[in-house]
Amino acid sequence: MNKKNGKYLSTGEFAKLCKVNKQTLFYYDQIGLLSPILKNEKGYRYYSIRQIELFFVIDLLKDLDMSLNDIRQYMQNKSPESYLSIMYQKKEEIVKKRQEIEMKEKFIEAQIALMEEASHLDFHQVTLEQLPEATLYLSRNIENITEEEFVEVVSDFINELNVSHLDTGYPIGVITKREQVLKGEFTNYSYLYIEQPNPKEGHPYFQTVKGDFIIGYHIGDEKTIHNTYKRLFLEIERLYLSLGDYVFEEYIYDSVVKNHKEHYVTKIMIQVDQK
Amino acid sequence: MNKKNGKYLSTGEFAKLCKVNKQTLFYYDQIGLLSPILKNEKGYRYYSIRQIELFFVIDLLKDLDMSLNDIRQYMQNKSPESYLSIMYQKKEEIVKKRQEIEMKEKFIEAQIALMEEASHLDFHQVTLEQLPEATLYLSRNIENITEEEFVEVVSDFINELNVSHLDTGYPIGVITKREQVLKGEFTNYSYLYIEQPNPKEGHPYFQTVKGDFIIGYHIGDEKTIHNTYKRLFLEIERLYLSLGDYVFEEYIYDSVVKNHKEHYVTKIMIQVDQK
DNA sequence: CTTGACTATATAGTTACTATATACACTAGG
DNA sequence: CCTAGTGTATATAGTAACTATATAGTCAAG
Repeated sequence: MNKKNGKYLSTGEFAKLCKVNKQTLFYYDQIGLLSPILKNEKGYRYYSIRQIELFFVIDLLKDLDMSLNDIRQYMQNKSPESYLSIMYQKKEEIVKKRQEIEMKEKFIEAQIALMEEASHLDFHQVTLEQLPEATLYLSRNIENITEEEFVEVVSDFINELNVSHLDTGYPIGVITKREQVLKGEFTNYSYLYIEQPNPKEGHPYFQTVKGDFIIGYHIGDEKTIHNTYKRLFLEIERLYLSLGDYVFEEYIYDSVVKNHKEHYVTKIMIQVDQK
Repeated sequence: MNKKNGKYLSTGEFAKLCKVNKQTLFYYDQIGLLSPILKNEKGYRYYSIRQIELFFVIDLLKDLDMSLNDIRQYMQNKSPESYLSIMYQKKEEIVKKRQEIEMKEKFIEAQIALMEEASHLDFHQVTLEQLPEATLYLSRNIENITEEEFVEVVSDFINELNVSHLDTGYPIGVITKREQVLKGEFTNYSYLYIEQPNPKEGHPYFQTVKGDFIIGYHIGDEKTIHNTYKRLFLEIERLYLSLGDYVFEEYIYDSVVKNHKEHYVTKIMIQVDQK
């Protein structure tokens, strides 16, 4: 290895042990964060095997978003007390981090499930289905609202999803009432909603629904959605059904997976009653 | 808000909704990652509320270590298929990430417990205690080893802790055999060990111990540890006990919390038998 | 018609690396 | 002993993803 018997590790060896780039250790030495315990007359660095523990702690704190500068501050003035207080603080932070990761994991799982499901759908098929109960988180009412107000409601809704961790990865949908649909005002929505597969206690504004639905898909911009509604109404007539209280719309494919509006796909679920 | 009726959000408004710096949105526009759907003649940016979904996905992917460049690649050529395949890949990655976070959380908890315990100790007290069974992960034997070999064993040990996720936050200790202790070779250790409070299946090299121990603390460099051993031997004699098979040493305070070797604290646990 | 809050661009600075260029050191084989 | 190959060092420049600063134009409210 080197002539200074095997007690010490060269920068390369120590880097391998720490699983980092050698340059990173040069850098840490340079900024005075972690220096080898000895440098020989040729300038060669030698690390003690014990320094790995310090590196571990540095790496941990760095991972938990502590800047190298702050870590150095601590390292220059260590104490069991300050270490303990840092650990308490980082414990809080890591709990939050874990929860966020868990949320994101759920989000990804939901996205996968939705996309897999979508890939097996025939968007030209119109079906009659009985949908089970579901818990929805609703926005404020948005009937006959100005676009200014609409933006504000959506903003508030999205903020609420964030702060209350309600963004489950399920699409944000819209509810239109029978009343508007009859008037042909297909985009005069009443509420935004997002499904909550595992509803939490202590949240108001939830509402369950259940019943028979005519389900079809609209391909393209929402501006032409009336055509699809017409098709669905024909099907309702053909089956001797009547329009129910609510219509639900959800994007299946939107700007997240398609480049052009003409390729967006909206799922339309029209509640129906037996005549 | 602005004359282009309320349908759009200014950069500042959109930034607030996204919970990022306004500059970040300029930057995203500049690199062609996320551009407002319209810019007026004065150069003012206007975002659609729907763009928040795209921002969410960008933010998620970024959090999961995808570079902005790669995200842009995807955004310029979206498809349900590639989105799905990214999600599958990110799902794998996030599971790993969660597991690592969980490990780190356990590590921090262990460090807090150890530091809290240490803060209540009187390092000048020598006690006789019965220690419960414990599962230890041991290194290779390190008796009469050269320093070169020692470094290699420790490196291997640490690598094994990493790859097998055995670093519980408990200190790495050393075991010395009665034989060496009797010869006064207090630093001729036989094994390194780390306690495993929740031992995993499928790992060899584990060993449980249980019994009576004389426990004392050495303050300072290990070079002077023989003085503390002397004190402990006196206590063993005073209590009419005899030296058992093993001695365990663990750092209580080391380079992680103390700046100088003279302030390091080593816990010494000498196994004893009734005479 | 001015004030204050917003918008824009351009440019420089930041953090924590990471890569590159150049030169010196050490080890093993012929 | 020389040489090739691998290691080490320093110095410098480049990178990603912001972040801050300076300067200037815009706009609505009083």
